[in-house]
Amino acid sequence: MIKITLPDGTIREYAKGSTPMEVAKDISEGLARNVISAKFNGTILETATPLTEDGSLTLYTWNDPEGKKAFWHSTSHVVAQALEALYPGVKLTIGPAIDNGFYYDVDLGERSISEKDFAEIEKKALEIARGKHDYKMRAVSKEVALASYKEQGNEYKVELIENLEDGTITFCDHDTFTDLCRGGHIPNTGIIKAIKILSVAGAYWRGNENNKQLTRVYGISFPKQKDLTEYLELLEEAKKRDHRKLGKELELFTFSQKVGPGLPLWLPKGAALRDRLEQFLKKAQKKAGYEMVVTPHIGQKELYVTSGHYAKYGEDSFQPIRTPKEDEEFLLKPMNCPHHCEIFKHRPFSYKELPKRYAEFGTVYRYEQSGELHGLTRVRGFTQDDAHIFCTPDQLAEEFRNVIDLTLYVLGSLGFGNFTAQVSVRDLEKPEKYIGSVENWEKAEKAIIDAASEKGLNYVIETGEAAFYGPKLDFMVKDALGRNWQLGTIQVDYNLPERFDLTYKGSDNELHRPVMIHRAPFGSMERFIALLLEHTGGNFPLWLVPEQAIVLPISEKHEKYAQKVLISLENNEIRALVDNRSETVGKKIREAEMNKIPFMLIVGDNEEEEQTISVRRHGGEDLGSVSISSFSTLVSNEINSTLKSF
RNA sequence: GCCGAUGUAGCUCAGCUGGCUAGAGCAGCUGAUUUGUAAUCAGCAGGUCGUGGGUUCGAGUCCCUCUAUCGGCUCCA
Repeated sequence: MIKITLPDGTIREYAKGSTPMEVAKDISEGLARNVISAKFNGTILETATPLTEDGSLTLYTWNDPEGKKAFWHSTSHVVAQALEALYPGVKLTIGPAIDNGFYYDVDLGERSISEKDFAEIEKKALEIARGKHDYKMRAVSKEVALASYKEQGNEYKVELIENLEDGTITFCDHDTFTDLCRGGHIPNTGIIKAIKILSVAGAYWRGNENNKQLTRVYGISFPKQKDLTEYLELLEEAKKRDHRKLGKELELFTFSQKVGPGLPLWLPKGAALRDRLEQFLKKAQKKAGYEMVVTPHIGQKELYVTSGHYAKYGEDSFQPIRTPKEDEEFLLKPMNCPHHCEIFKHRPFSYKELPKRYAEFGTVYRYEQSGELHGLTRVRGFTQDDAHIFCTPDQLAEEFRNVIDLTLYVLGSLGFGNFTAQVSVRDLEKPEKYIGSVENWEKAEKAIIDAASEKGLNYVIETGEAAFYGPKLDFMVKDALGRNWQLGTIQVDYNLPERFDLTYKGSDNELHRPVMIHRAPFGSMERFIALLLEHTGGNFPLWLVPEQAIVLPISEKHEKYAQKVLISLENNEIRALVDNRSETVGKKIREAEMNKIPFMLIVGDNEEEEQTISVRRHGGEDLGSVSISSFSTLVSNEINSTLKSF
């Protein structure tokens, strides 16, 4: 007998060799019908795998993320089988589950597939799934595994197997299909009722651009056809929140082919919104002891040679601008730090004067590869809400914590509750990627992790994601389609102070090296506004929205009163406008709704007589007739409830 | 940069297998209407069909180049 511990802590005894499915049946028939995957002592396994020792068992259904993973990964096998059937000679590589579905990377040789082929692949895969084939794991010796794939001429699987240890290699069989696989499948293919191929893309073998580019087939699958329909509807809904669409509709920003790709043009409403965000942060930064500075958009090449950026990125940047007579070289600034370092150098500082916190909304230019550009989230010219803190090593931890507080304040004020924090550290195996001493890196990494822990951030550590000059703490937010984007960032830098030979006079009358912190709570104005658009669906917080209210006179004869209302609103610092076109109220309301204006103020005979306004909220709620002063109280109360001071 | 897709009026789209002056709705302009909580009516104007080349008697439609955009990959100071 073996002892099985269930998630609720109960321990049950089963015969040695019992399977998770048998345990499920023992618990309840209903669970047994729905269980599709299991985890035993930390390892994901199939529901038919015999358990041979004591341990803790978790059973997963479709409703668990682990269950979905098993479901999607299992589907990738079926799709791979379909691809083999449709495209003989195709070489399979890897086919994992992802957050929303799965993909399979294949080498199609000379062939390519496109959207036109999706229906055929889906049909074939579903046909296979309907065969209700069991997924069966089988241990294989390294020798046999290698021989099998060498015979097929699949160099990718051979490479994968060569990196595996003998004795740990398993194949998974279903129907006539076999794949190298470490496990984690659903019981049989029959559970897969709906399969959708979503897209194809090029993807380099093992993620290295020097390797061959494979074809990545993305797909998703569901246990019910209805789930697929719902998922596709969800995708349609997400498209409505796309910041590129909303930005155009709300007239916030645009792009021009003449100006150039990745160079956003801010329209009046967008520019005003940006300015409100900047003022909001400036106010908080002032309280936090920052000082604003202004630096030019270009700098001599020498500046970047000193900073080390030229050696690292010179070739992949916008190329130097040359002066016509002297042939001097200037670069568009790709970041503000070197300029701020020079500001710190403008005179000697005593330790008593530190930290110095220089802030600037600095516009920078980076040559992003053409295929990388994406709306406002990845652009070639953008404005960072940048600041550089120069402090003593003793002050670092506290400064870092203060910056975390400021960042949390910013994210909280704008309703970003669902961020994830990511600590990016070195890849110890690739020291050549980084500049700076090992001791400094260790100190900086520790400072970040300690501060993140102290602030109670729920963070993950990503190895190899650090900037070349130092480790960082990033705040990541998901867009409408669930893609992660980095917004706020805090980075420790021991390197630039060294390169710029920055010093301060310590209490011992000796010169010391300050530590530098780069930080940007928004990240960049462009990306932040993009994510804010996708999160709010264009319904910005009242303090930020371009127009807070629109006055809608019922007919021409109410225009005068409407103007009077507008002036009162403006006197109460409410951003409003009047729609005095010769249109029906219905139409004016419709357009105000589409423009996502929070309040519609209808004025007609009744209102004029009683000196009130009829307030309709965006979305349709009728707040009735109120005086302008009580409306303005309503507005300011709402603003004060969402916008706390730092 | 790489793989795949797309590009028709300011916006959203139609234009079948190549064939008469390229269509619609919204937005715009003009006029009528004076409106009570998501579209009043009529008229007018607006397009070198992303760019350049090719095939053809004939190209928005087929082929190629470039370009921009979209979905990924690599990258992201």
